[in-house]
Amino acid sequence: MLSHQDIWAALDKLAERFSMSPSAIARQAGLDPTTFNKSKRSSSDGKARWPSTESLSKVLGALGVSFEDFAALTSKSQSGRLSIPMGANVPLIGLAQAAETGYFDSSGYPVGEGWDEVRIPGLSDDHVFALQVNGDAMAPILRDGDRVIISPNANIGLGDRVILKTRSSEVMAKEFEKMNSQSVSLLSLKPNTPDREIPLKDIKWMARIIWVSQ
Amino acid sequence: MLSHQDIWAALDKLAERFSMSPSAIARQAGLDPTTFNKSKRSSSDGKARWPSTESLSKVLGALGVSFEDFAALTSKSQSGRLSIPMGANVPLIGLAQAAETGYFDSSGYPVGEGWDEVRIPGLSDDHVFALQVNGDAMAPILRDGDRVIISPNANIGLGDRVILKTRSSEVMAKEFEKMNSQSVSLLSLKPNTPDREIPLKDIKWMARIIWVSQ
DNA sequence: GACGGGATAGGTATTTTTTCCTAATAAAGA
DNA sequence: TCTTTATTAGGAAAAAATACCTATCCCGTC
Repeated sequence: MLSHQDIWAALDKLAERFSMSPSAIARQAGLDPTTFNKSKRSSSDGKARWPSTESLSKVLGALGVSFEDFAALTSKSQSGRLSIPMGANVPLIGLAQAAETGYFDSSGYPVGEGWDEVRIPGLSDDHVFALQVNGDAMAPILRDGDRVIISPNANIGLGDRVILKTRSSEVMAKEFEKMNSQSVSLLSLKPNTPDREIPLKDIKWMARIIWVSQ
Repeated sequence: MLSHQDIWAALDKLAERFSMSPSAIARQAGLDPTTFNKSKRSSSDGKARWPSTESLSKVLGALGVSFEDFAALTSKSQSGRLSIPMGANVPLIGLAQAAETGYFDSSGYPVGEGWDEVRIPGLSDDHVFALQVNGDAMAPILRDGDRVIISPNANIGLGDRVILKTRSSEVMAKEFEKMNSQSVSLLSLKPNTPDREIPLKDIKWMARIIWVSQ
């Protein structure tokens, strides 16, 4: 989450880029030269001060810098993981309905009534991660280069496709069949490959695949 | 120069993108639901109100939208098109690497260096829509209940899976092989099903499948 | 060395934004 | 149809940011 420190740091970077001081950019923007004083970035009781959007706009206007460029200056390095959004709404309809008239315009875009809105599920899990498939061992379901989105906290039920890692450091994609207190039964994603029953003690972790890229 | 109207408009676009009202995003951000009321965007004497950077930060944090994405929403050059990537940053690693030690903690969550960050591709297309699969005619690739995300504006190349609708109102999922000025060659997703060559004039629209739920 | 201007810390007054509250209307659910 | 919840307009109070002011220090110029 964007912090006031990010914004102050970006203002300082901006000033540095123009070889100016914080008081100089404030002055150039028509603000009081003390506006961005380091001493005024928090109150005496430690409460953070956030520069107003109006002040920022004046500075950016005076320096000829776009809001987008300024936002880029607030960017931290990508070393940490970013929080996961809930995702935008996407229109949804059944495949059978898609064959009927009235659901697509001439460009193939959705039109008309009858479309539900669906949220892309599962991305509310902060621990979602992606794996990229190497090779075609699991084609046609998972092909070389496909990206697989995994939600460690999603419930797993019959028929769900899962990724698991064993204690012997094998990572595999399977279809979950059932589990008891001792072991888990997994169907292969590849035709003509034997199903497996793996003892729970041999499994380091198992998580559900929620999306596969195409 | 960035105006308060630009910022308010961007907030409204954001709310619309999430199918939420201004009061709903304020509430979700932990702000008072009346904070972004249209009636409060200027004072009774017409003086503009600028939302504070602190309020913006709270909204963006709650919705998982970056400051950069938000700044892009304020950009006038994008007027009319919401082509902003609203996707999530997700940690990504290769499946083969996933077998090595050091990439997952004991709960199966990603840890350590070596993880890339990837944006879920394709959701920047405004016209993205989803279809829900009925039946198992295309299993194991597309199973009953699977949701397929389609990006009408994505480029289509060899091996891409596509959805197309014909003039005779058939909707089908296929694998794109090639296309010439007359027709398109499509491989079946189902083993032992004949491939098809369809004249372009018989195709109403064809679009690429970018994600399949599991 | 003296002087002027800029940069910064810090205090107070003023202005601005958010919060809290009320009321009316619209939308959703039973 | 009725009830509940959400959304929005609008007013007053509280909180927060800027403007104004003072003082000190530093740097550059004469």
